[in-house]
Amino acid sequence: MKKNGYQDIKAHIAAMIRSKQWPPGFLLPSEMDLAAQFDCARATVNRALTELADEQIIDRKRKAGSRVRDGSERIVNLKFQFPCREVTSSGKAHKYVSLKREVCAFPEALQHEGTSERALDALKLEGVHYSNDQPFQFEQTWICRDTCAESEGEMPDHSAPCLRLLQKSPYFHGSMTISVARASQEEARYLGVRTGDPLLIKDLVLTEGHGGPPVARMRMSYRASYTIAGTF
Amino acid sequence: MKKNGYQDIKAHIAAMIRSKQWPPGFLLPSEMDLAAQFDCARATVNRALTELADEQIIDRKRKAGSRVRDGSERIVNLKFQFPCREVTSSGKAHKYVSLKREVCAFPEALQHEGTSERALDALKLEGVHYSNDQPFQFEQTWICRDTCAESEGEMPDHSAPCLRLLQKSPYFHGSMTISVARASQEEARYLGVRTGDPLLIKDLVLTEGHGGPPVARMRMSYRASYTIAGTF
DNA sequence: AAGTGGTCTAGACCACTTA
DNA sequence: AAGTGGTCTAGACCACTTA
Repeated sequence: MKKNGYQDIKAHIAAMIRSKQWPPGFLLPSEMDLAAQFDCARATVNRALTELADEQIIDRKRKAGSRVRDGSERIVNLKFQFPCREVTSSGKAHKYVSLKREVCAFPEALQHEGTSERALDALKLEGVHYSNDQPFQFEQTWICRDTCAESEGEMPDHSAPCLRLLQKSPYFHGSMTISVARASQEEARYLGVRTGDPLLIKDLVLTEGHGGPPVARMRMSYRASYTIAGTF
Repeated sequence: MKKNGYQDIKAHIAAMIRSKQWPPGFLLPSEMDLAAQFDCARATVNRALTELADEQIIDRKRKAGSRVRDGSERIVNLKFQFPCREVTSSGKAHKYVSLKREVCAFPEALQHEGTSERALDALKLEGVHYSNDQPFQFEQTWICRDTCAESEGEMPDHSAPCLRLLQKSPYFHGSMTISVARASQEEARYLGVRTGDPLLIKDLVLTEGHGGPPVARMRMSYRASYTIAGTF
């Protein structure tokens, strides 16, 4: 008989849950009981259950125990490439052309709630990304001058703000909104479409850690033929 | 002096990396050395490093050791609610109206590569979701009859296929594509827009586990005012 | 008050990878 | 051949939560 590793235990418990033998709400045996059942140390069961909790399959609470979670409440975890990486990682030639550079207020709607009432200063950069000389992405970036040291000097015009930000603080967190909008005159010109044509928009706010103060906001526009693909 | 728990160690190492004192490519001390430095057991260091690896901050390999990862290669992990849950969880009244129900081939482009050459049978369901009596989402669902037992009988017309699928196998995996399309006559009629108006499209394929055979495909259309919001 | 999970320890064995 | 991380063990202490 094979040894019961934490992955076997995890798989076994996941199977009980998937098959509804342990339905949503079901109270799992305690770690001690499971350790006895699987003939292993409690730490081994603990690791299996901790991972199942990370995967939103069970809920765990001291004294109350571990319960099968209602699967319909699960949060989807969509994995995909960071916007600016898509071109180069598909083997295509990437080029960025800077269009504008100015100091302005950090976009209001997205200011962090905890910040002071005065408007935050931002460095705004606009540019277009090309994939094999085809316009691919129109990018507007606001870099918050209060939270991001990099503001003026170190920003060469030929490298994309999104990639520089990524280099600078690669362990980012933040929020993202995906929507549809009609092309402004400017967007239409640079993306090679007509004014009013539908575009796909990604709007990200990068923060210091989860829910921290904003570091930057990036608004990226794509032609309607663009798609976001990911797995979950 | 405070005890060094795995979270302290993890935070300390993350800080070294974020501050670039340990730059991308840097070889971390071995678990044994770190355990000595932090005056703790190797298992404690191991847990800290394992989590940092899960978060794509370091790469670990036996014998080669742990290295700081190039942050610009990180995969974004966007968390958001499952499509059909959005209405009810925002407190609005949800209603589903079934429109069509037929047997057809499982959509070709999305058939799994490992499956046989013959076309897969599917039960196709079409319907509209309402949020407070406003049309909200037009849904087309193909349920694969080879992999999903639930096909004909148990599908009452009044409950949404996406929610039933979620109830039935809540521990889903799969892939999703987000795109922009122009409304067909049918979509326009049911969503209350004009033919040719831009829509946001979510196209998901649910599979058995990661990369397994397809269980279902769902294509969801939304008016242009709809947005997808998530955090990462 | 009692039972649960969260975490740590000191040791062990081993698979894997490189030198 | 040697060093690394992956995993397990048997025990421990304790924070948290409920009954």
